Amino acid sequence: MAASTLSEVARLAGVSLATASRVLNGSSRKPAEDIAERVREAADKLGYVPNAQAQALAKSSSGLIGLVVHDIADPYFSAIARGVQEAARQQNRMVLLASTSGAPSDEKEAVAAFAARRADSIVIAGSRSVRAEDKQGNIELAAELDRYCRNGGHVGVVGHPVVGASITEGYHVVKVPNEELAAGLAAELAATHDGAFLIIAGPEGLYTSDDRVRGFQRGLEEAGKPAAEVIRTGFNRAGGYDAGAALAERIKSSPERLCIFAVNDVMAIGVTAALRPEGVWIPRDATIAGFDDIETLRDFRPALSTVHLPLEDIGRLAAGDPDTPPVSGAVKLRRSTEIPAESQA
Amino acid sequence: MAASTLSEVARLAGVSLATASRVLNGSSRKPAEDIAERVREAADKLGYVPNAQAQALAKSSSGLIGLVVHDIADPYFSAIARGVQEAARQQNRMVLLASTSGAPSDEKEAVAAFAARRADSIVIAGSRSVRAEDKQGNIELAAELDRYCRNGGHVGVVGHPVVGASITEGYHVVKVPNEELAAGLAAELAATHDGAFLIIAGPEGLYTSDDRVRGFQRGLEEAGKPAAEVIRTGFNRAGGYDAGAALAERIKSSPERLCIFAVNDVMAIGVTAALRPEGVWIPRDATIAGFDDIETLRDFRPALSTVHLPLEDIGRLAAGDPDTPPVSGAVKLRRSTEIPAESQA
DNA sequence: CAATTCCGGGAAAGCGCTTGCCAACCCGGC
DNA sequence: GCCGGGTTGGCAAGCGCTTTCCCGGAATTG
Repeated sequence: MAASTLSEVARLAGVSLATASRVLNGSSRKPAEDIAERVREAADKLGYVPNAQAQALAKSSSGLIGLVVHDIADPYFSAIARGVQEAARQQNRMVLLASTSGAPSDEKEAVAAFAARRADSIVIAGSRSVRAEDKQGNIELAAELDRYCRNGGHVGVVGHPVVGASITEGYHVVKVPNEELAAGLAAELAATHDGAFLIIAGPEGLYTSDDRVRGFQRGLEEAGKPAAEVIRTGFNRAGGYDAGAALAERIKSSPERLCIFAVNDVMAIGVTAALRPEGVWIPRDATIAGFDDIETLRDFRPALSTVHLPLEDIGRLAAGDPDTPPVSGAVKLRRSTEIPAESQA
Repeated sequence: MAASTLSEVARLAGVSLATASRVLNGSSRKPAEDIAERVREAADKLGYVPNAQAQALAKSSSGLIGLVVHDIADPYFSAIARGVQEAARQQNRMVLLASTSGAPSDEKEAVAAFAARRADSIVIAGSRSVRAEDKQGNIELAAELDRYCRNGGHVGVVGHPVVGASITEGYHVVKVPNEELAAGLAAELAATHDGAFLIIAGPEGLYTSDDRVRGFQRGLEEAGKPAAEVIRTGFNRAGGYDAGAALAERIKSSPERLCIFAVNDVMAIGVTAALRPEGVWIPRDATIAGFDDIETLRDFRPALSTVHLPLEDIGRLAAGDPDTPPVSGAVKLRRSTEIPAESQA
């Protein structure tokens, strides 16, 4: 990667390095127009491309924003990524991407790499966890982030603060009202559903999952319903699928319709997918709701009830866009929780 | 972003800058173990994080790989992105992301930005176009890429070469046998479908779309079928939706079942989605096939016939992973093109 | 034991750019 | 005609790191 340099441009234009720099790379001091023109011509002729690394080094600001996601191909994360990307574009920055499959120790690596690249800010999406196996990783991640912040970095986290992080300076959490929204969902579902409720959750210790479970239970309680049974499984489609497969028999043999709440949409999709080949139909044999309102749902049948989250805005907020409104979700009841007419009577 | 520097570490450890560098940032010369240990301790105590920018500047190699996609939230692109990301991880690099919504002039901006950051290589995903309105943008993009390559950069393009690019050095095209695969799909569909065929394509001039149309027509011809009518629309879900909406009446009033080939999966999904509220059922009233086999299809009903493409591998290949096998697709016939039994007789 | 390698640490020259500071110059006003 | 003030270019000192080259001492050899 050897390209022509500023000093070559300066020489060709017959000016000093300083002048060339001032002309080409925005400075408060604007050289005279005739000189500027000469410099621009020279740059053009040489095909000069400024070396952003060198600029970053000299100005100590890289114009980079780091994004940590569990899996970029997951619609939840790619929606957030889109938001971050847009915010970055507006701020004239570039996005550095890291997929970590969710392990805090990998996230720590990613943060360290971003810090090494002197990213101006770092966005961490993906649920925080207090699970025992993540303990060590969390400590390291928190330490890495603290160091990064102490050195002047900004970090935006989606949902919950990183476990153990102690710095507040430069640390920004995009709050997602998971609990309230889940409670709201429970309330609306409780209004029409008479039977039992079942929650399919992620592993205990995952904040996002736990918050939604808690909220849903609270909503049920407030509606005067008994608490729902909770099944724990993976926080992704595969987890939902497994849970669904395990549930099919039970649903078929029970006379009462079950209302299932999967703590996120991909899990709800997994559940539904596992139920289908078993002959369990939604909403005929059971009703189901998810959470997130990922774009994929638009074309999923039966239309899935869920809680809408403005994922792109969340990304934008986490990336520090000031013009984005705060996060507000909304319950969306759709076909998957509509009790069929014949049995309502 | 001021962190502690290598020279601080060196001073604390009581060694020279050179030695510290050799200890901490992999060099061929390994200092003695006791000294190394001292340096490592000092680095640890100071929380030293090497400045990758400075390293890049000194070694002139940034460890960055730039990825240009139309839309990171599109499942096609996010699958490729995942592949690129994995390859990058293996090569110990980081991914720089740019979403451009498909305009060559934006892509040019992105490439320039990557070049400025001295990315070691650039991956461009997303169909190339020869449409008139993209002419100027294409020229500029090609010029930018040529310059980048001439300066020693590597570029990997998915599908077709960038229009007008003249450099071959460092220029790497991941070939996708769109035409052959589309022909294969046509052959398989022609074997069971008796009625007319219809192609829902992207705008004329989009290589990927054009290749698939050509291949499909050839397949039909080889099977002794008349050529299919071609409808042009947007190369995304919305385009498919529009086409589907426009088609509904016609399908309902025609006695003969139509076989629709949408040139990519999201378009096929769009078509299906538009048809559904009109009461047109797939495959009862018409059959439909897509192309790409995006992950979303797994949960789309009716199961969509398509052509499987190893999208992650494509990403990996474009990112220069040598261990990835060459691209080979496969026709996947599923429910959406199964002629219902009662009418087969 | 002297002559010759070998080895590992350090000094210093960059990598390409920004920017504080200085000197030169122009202008108008007295 | 001289001086103050305002511009405008250029010089040079970094930004944090790698790497070449040099040099002293230890190890090797005849």
